[in-house]
Amino acid sequence: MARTVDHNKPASIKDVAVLAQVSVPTVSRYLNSPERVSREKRDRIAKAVKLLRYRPNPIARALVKERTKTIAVLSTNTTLFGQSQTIFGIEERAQKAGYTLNIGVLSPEAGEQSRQRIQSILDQNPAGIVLLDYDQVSDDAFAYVNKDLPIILIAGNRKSDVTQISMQERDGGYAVTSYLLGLGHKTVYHVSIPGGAGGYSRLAGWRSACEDAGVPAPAPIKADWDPESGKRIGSALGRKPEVTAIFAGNDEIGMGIIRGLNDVGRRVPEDVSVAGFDDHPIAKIWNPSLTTIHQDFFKAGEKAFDLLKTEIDDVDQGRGRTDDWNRLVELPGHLIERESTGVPRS
Amino acid sequence: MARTVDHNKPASIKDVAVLAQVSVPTVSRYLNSPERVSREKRDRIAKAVKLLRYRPNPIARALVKERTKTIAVLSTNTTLFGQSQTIFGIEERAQKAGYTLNIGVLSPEAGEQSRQRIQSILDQNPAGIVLLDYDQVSDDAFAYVNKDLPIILIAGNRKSDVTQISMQERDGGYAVTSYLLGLGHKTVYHVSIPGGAGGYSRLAGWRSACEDAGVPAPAPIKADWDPESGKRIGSALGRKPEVTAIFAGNDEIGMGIIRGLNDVGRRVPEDVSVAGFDDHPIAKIWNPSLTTIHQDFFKAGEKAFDLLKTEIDDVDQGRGRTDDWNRLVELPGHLIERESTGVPRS
DNA sequence: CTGAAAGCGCTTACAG
DNA sequence: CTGAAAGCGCTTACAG
Repeated sequence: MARTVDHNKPASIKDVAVLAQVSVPTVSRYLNSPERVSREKRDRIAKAVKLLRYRPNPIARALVKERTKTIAVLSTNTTLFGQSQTIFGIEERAQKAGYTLNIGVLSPEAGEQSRQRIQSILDQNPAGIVLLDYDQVSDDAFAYVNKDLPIILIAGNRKSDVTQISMQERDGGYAVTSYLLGLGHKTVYHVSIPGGAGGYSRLAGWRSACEDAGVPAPAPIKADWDPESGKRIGSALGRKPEVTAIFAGNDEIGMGIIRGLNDVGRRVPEDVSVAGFDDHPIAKIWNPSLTTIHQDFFKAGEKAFDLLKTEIDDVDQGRGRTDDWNRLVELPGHLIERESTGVPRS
Repeated sequence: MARTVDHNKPASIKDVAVLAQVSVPTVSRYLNSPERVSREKRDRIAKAVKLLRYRPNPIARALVKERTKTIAVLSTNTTLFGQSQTIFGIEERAQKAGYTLNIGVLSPEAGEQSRQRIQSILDQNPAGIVLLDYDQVSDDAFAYVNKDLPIILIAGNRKSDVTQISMQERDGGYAVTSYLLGLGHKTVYHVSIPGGAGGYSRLAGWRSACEDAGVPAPAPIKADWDPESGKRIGSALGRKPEVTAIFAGNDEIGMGIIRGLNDVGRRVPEDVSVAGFDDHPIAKIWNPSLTTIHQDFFKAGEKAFDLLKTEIDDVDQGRGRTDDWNRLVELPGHLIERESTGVPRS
């Protein structure tokens, strides 16, 4: 008689062994390396597995293997464009490989708090870690992660002895600034996103492009993540007639800036050129559509999982940490010219 | 001599027992209900725990308790505004309560695929589930979740025997449509988001408001998640002079529509009023700023965790499933009037 | 190829 | 209040 199996206790490896008339270790072997089990028993076990709807308990397996099939993803504010896209990319690949994501949000609070958060996630024995090193908070967090575990960093300043995906943000900042300068602007103002002002940042690229072009780099202005802050800054900059080109640390800030400029009667791009960064889905429908550096965060996430997987395989196959664990993979962005930038009015 | 503890095998409950000169079960009692351990041994154990930097292995605990301290979060495209905000809210509360998030992304693929994905996540014995029931795919997924586990649904059509948070989207759709009609528009066009056209949807509210006002409801137009689709639709609608008011299924689509209208020479709100839904951070800096229904997704996430936690406590304290497990909690949005809507030109 | 035994790190009755 | 024993569901040597 058929029973509603779902509501009962799930079958264990022992149940399968009994039904298939083999020992528990044989079932275990069948599960992990079937070729080590005789054809005949293989069939019997297969039948039992099917009949009992047996699924191995990943927790029991994790207890003995000291490793789960989950990936710890450490990130600050997961609602931001770059973060959410990256996580989505990691998940996509992880899912296909049978891994699950364990998300830990890093808050800007004290270090000790952050350390404990990370610790509690690592206590769950993830197979590996992806750290979204998109700002200062996440960069600080690197100190707390277990360096023995497979780990991939995305972005951030270059660390040693760890595999890292660089999105070449510095180059992107350099490219967009040079582009603006090439259009004939006397200089480019920069409105920066919070956090990472390290040597590999968008800001660093902007500064470097100004230097290389021999133009003065005005003091950068700090925005926060809310586009509203861009709006305020845009209005303020709009009141200075000498401002003809602005490079915003990200598209949302850039859009806010344009709105702020409009509010004080400055047109974009006729009076002021504005460029953003990231290629947010709204950038291309903004009015005027926003010139920006396209960044492929989704791909960075996919790549991060793929790289992590090779390290996990190193561990699984007993190779341990290999020389490959400190690669630097580059995923450069590229300039997309749209309506928000143009030559300055002479 | 101090050793670099971090790189050694972490201390187990046995190590603590030996050092504190008590039995393993006593340490276990100390960990779970210290009041059951004598003052003296409590101190000895505390010292040993500290000295060895002991942290209980959550996996071993999960094996016997058949439950981990993780919450399974099931959602479609986690990069979308509502989804990412909600997840962020869940995480915030979960973190404080010592829970960790296990994210499972639901894809629009075949049901069997989805079932397996959910199964593999449930196999990891989460303490509970939060299902973001924001569209058809997630609504279908409900069939596959284990009904014995604590679970909270956010949004979606009302199910029976499950606690659900309603964001009252139908009411929101009704409110914004009525508002537009109240401004004097002859009717309101609706551009809908993908998925959920159920009885509790934004679309249902729009239709109902039109009916109640006795105005004809033009056939709704389907957009997809990319704001670019809104732009195309906006241009198309802009070519019809009879269109004076549009209600977009979300803000991104609304922004796309405005851009599309502008492209064919229609001004907003002078020629056409456009309203969105959600109150996306960019809505308020869009030019013109977008009238919308504010939805508090973050709060919905927080609330979801809190409700889930009470169910988890029911289970932990042996009460099992109680009558409270089928509550309906309402989290209504509200209209925010901004620049993108106005009275029609007479 | 296969099974009996031991063990992963905990918790839960059960005596005392 | 406390410890010896058993057990959660697996995997890993070890014999044969």
